[in-house]
Amino acid sequence: MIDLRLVREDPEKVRAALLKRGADIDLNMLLHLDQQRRETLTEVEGMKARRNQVSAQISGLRAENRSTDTLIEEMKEVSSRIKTLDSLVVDIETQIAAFMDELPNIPDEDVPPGGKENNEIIRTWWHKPDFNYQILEHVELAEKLGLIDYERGVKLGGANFWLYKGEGALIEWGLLNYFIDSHLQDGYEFILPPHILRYACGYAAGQFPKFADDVFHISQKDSRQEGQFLLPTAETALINLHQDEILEESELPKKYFAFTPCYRKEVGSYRATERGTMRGHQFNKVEMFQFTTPENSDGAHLELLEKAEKLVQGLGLHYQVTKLAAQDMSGAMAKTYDVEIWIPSLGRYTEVSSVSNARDYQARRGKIRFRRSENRKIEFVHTLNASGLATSRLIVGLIEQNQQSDGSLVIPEVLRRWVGKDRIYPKTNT
RNA sequence: GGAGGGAUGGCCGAGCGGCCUAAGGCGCCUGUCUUGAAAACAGGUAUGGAGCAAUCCAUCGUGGGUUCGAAUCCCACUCCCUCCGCCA
Repeated sequence: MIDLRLVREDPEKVRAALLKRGADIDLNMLLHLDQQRRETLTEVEGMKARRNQVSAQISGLRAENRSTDTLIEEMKEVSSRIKTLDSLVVDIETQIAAFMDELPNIPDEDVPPGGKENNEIIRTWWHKPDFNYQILEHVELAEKLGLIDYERGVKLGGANFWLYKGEGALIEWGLLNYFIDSHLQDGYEFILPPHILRYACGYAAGQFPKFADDVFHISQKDSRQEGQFLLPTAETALINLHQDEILEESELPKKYFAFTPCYRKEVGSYRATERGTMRGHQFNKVEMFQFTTPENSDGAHLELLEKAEKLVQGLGLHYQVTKLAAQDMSGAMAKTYDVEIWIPSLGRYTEVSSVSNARDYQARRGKIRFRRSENRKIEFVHTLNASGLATSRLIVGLIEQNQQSDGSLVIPEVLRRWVGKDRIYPKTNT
């Protein structure tokens, strides 16, 4: 949620910022509603003040046994008028909320306008692996090495599911542990949250109402607003840790990370370009999260990016960092960097971490505030999140970049203590 | 799944339909006293909104209702606790 005051004070600036996201939004209706709301409030509050006053008067007159009939008659009318105006205010506020709920965040100044094609490559780490033999792509490799069983995954869960087995499961488990160790070392607090969340969690994260259809709802209740759903990312849980709380400035920044599977509907077909574990209904991810003061969120953003990169570097994989253009970012975010690893078989990079600063957009929706030590004033916190990391795409890059000419796979140094070996050879039977 | 109890400010806890503008306590902040601290005493300590401001309005789990007037009465819902049953 952006600040309504910002719209009120400088609608052109807001409109221009949202234009970067490709949405030309007419704010006049909103401004009109806002105006109307304040006018109505002024009127109805005056009447309420009068009513409160007269109520006290009536009790005084009663005590003296004097007549209150005319006052009561007057108040009957005032009360009924208040009722009408109150419901008018509710109606206006519902309309304002519906509008504001849909407005995406304002992109930062330095975020390029437009879509994907305007994403900026910030830097590239290491170089593309040089294969002087015919390489295999990840689906075939994973099957030959006996790491992932796509067919049996589908047998269990249906389309767009897979399962890790044997050494594949060990690699997966090793990756998660490698991430967890790294975050613990950096002083982040480990959270294992519920995987089933309430509607309000999705709202605060900025995923609802717009993307309510993209998650798995588990409740039988008709009203989506009371139902529960499977989390699409641990971010949805972590943002709500401090929902409706007022933190002390001295507690900030709060640094968390969580491990959860992520459950997503992923409606639409991507199969042609995204085979194997590139996109599924369930994948594992470790998520980092920070609550900071506004002045410290840029620093935190860079810290998170650095942490995500460090993880990929530790695995020795070639990657690039891009700054997303406005239209390519999630609606809740003001600025996002993607860490993208090189997928040799596709000849392109794919996202393994999205590192985002939501500024106060999510905090407003979740009412997450803090109190300044200096003057006790209350402000919204800034929230930031970053994958650290998602395994399902990382593993694609990992097995493709580390494949050898004999069809074997070299296990990155940092994973060997979990996998128990430094190299995996193709299985004769799968 | 069954039965019962509860939800009030940062926390505990009182609260006859009308000085509730929410008692009292704890905690916290400030001041007096003190070399300093403790103690004692005095004062202050919620959130959101409207307004240039004075000030006003709203909020006692949530939503509705009764009433001139609701923390208080009525209805529905949500959440929490206790006990019983069932079960990983």
